Amino acid sequence: MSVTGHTSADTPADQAAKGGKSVSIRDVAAAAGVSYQTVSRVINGNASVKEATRERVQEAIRALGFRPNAAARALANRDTRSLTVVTSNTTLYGYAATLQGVEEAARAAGFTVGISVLESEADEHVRATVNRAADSSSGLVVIAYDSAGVRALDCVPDGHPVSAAVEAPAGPLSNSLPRAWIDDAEAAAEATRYLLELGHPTVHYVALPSTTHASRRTAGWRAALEAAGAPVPEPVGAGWDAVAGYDAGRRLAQDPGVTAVLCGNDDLALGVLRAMYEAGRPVPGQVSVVGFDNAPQSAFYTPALTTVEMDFTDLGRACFALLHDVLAGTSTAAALPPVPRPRLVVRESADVHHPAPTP
Amino acid sequence: MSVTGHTSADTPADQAAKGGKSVSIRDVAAAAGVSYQTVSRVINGNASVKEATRERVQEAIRALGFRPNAAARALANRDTRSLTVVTSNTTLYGYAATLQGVEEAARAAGFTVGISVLESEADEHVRATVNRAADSSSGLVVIAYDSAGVRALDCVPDGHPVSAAVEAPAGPLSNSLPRAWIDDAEAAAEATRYLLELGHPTVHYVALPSTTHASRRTAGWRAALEAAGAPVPEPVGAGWDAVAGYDAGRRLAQDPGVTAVLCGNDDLALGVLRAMYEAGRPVPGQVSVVGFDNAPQSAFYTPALTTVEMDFTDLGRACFALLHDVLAGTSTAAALPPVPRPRLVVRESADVHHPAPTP
DNA sequence: CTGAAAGCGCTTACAG
DNA sequence: CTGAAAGCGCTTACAG
Repeated sequence: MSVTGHTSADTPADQAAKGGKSVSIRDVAAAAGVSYQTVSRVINGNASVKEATRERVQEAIRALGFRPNAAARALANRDTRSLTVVTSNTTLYGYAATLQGVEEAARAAGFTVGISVLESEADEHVRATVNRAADSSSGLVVIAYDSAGVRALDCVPDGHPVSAAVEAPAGPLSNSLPRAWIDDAEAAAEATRYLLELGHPTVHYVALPSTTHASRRTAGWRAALEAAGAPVPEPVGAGWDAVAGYDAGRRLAQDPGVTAVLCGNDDLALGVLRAMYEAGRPVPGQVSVVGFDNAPQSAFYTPALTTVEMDFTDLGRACFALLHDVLAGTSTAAALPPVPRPRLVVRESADVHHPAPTP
Repeated sequence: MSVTGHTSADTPADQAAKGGKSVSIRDVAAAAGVSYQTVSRVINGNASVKEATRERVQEAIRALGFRPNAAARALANRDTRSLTVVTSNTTLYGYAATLQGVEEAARAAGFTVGISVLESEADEHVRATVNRAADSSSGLVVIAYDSAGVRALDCVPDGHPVSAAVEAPAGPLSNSLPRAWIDDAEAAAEATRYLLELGHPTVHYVALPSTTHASRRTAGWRAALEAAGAPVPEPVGAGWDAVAGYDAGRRLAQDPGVTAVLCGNDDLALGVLRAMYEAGRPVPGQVSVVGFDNAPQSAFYTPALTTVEMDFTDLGRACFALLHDVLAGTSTAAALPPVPRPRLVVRESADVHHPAPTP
């Protein structure tokens, strides 16, 4: 990695010298021969300004390179039209995609978006982070897929505008803030049934750390198993990434009874795929694996991953919509965008069960 | 996906009623029996405040739940201690990791970080996006790995504090803004030599879209080939993701002469892996593949990907340091953090060349 | 259609 | 160690 300084022609000193106190509304007014209030009007697209003077002002703005000061504006308006998303991760697919959805919707609505990451779930850290985030923007969107996020939600100053992306609607959320989630219980059940119909005696489950004691996804998996009269193995708890999936996969690989495994996300599934490969248990020949999320890489794994597609980007957009409503005071849960159901994407990693696996 | 509104107890109306005009410095002053200037002093940790009154004020702050108004502060201070990173993507590994590095360093320094994504490289859109970003924070960090980013860099208002993460130091950047990059020329050469030493007659190259006519990475690859007297095939231009790698891989798979391919990033390599698999050209049996980046999943692919590790997070940190320097007026390119060189991580996807491939 | 006033919530010198 | 003044750059009523 290499680095380069900037040329001496651009030092802050020069900058200060160049712009002086930087051009303000009054400078523009002077240049255009009007009062500064009029300048404010044209900036804000106020209708009642004569066309001729509007043009003169606009010309002065261009000539002087005037740019409105956001802080002053925010102060006078009592509003910054900004939000910050609080999240414990920006790198995992589900988080990144949610963030992207929030950003996209926010930008479209003229909102500025900040990001504030939770580095640990230590109470003090979470509280400080949330407070700083709350202070620097008009609203918060917290991604509460994990316990740091859930804790952040609990720290939001009372009455501060906020919405959240959560794992499931129920659970330890003491208050009922506006929140959105993907209803994945049915999808988990569908994936489980799919595996069962392939002839597998049961389906093992590699779980994401859950923020609730009863994740809907886990519930869907369990329900499908019970409905089919299949045994319900203990879910194996894992983390979020391929390393965690790999560890879980190694344990599972030792049990000849596991022939089908459903994973909490695609990274976990990738780790399981690798562990099975190393253990000499070919997928899908001997064991079937199904993921969750449908991350962009999943289609290119070998075997290509059968997985449940989750539209996190849309979830992010919904979170923005929710926040926007509370900001506007029009919090109508009724008038919300359609809710895309997750769907099973069948590829190569799951196949019919062979009762007597070829050695 | 499901959504829920907030309880009626939390409407903005209630909020307004509750806080009134929200508690200000004057309310605290009144409660503590001091002037509001004194409150300002304790907020800012000004030393010259008697311990007793400091405590009284702090108590009042706590009791009233006072939170300083960031906009007012920014206005009075002429500084927001904030930055926004301008990027065309938050989802690709290199971008996400860079963003993470910027965020981490910024947060540690008490900066607020915004994010502003470039949705297209259309001039007008880029300019508007950059302007809004510039207006809403005291500095910009632009991730200029692609042409949208490079264009954004060109749009930064003259004299506005900015730093950039770039592909390579030279190129179409007309001005010389502070920027950081990963010096990958030598790493590309090393990876190429590695493949050559494995006995491959030459190394094909699946390139990222480059922002410069002479990417350092491409140059390193070419130099290694030339130094070894190996033929230099035309690089195959691709995009950024696995889909693009897959397309490139399909083309390459048809040419029996390609036995080794170096890819611009790991997603590209994944696509190539898949294309080779589908074409019946086993990796690394018949063709060797090496990636770039060392994304967290690479170690779990089958075959595990041999790749060049790039520390984007550190790059992001360096970008923040650079911006911080220009903001502070102490732009000393000399006093910069150590520059971690990328290194080759050998795994399974590259192996010795078998002159007569087993059918 | 356009000015003059007051104020958004804070900070920075300046007195005392 | 602590007040009183002035001002940061804008917007919002209020006159005219």
